[in-house]
Amino acid sequence: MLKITKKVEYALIAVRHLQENKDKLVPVAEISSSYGIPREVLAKTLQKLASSNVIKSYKGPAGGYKASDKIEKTTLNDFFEILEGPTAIMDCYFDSGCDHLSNCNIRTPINKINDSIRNLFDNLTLADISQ
Amino acid sequence: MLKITKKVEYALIAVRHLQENKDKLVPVAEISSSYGIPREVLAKTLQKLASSNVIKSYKGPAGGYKASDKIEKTTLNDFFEILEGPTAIMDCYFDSGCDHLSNCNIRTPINKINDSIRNLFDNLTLADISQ
DNA sequence: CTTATATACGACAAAATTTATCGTATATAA
DNA sequence: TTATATACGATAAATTTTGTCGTATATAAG
Repeated sequence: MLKITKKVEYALIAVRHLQENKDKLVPVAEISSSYGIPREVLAKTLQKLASSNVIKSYKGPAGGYKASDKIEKTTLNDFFEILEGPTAIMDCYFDSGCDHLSNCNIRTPINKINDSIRNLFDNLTLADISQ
Repeated sequence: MLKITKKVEYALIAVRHLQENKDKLVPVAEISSSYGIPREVLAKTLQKLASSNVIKSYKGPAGGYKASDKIEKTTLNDFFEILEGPTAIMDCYFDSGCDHLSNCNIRTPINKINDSIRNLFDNLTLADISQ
């Protein structure tokens, strides 16, 4: 439990690789082959980061991705939510429906834990964790 | 991602129920029927908590579980690890093996994120999240 | 000393989620 | 016009989580 997904792992790898290669456009194939990541999975992951402007994409021959200016200031919360949707230790934190109907005795604990984690991730940027 | 498991959810429910019923021994069946939790799943979960002395068990007719003195001071980290093993956003944080062989560029980020989460959970007790 | 009730625990099955693959479309530099 | 790169939806494979089943052990009560 509380594991990050491969998608997030791959995204972190890609982000670091782009940060280390700011001088050029990096195609997906370069990253996927360098780190042994399935090409299509990585491609979709980078597409999400691109549509959120964490990275920038360029099509065509000699195209690829590069880090955007925004990347350093992106919080872990934003990063995770771009890739995976809302960060919540249980679905009921966001979804309206509660599985336990009227008999839920853990609303307070769940909210406390979740708020703590969100607070943590709101105050950590991609730059913070790279140093 | 970063979801807690049903096991942990059920354990939180059970702990709260035991805390609200400190005057008696509570059998698994009472909790499983009250909250609609599969009996066997809950039973195994409570067995783990009992063998770690977070709760106490009593066999036989009129037996059941009750909260131990230890319960209030138990940290979320301990609680989660009793139920799920080491808290780590990636297996490589604890396991020796790294999937990326020599080509891992996210060791620092992974460790930073993991340390932050562990620090958070080491400083939150079951009592803290109940209020 | 027998019976009913409760925890203890391992093996396995079902369900859900995550991960990977495949096919097709679109953009663009050469 | 062609080769190379991103964009994106559908579906299959793999893994993990969740739930079930069977059996053993302890013990209070009659």
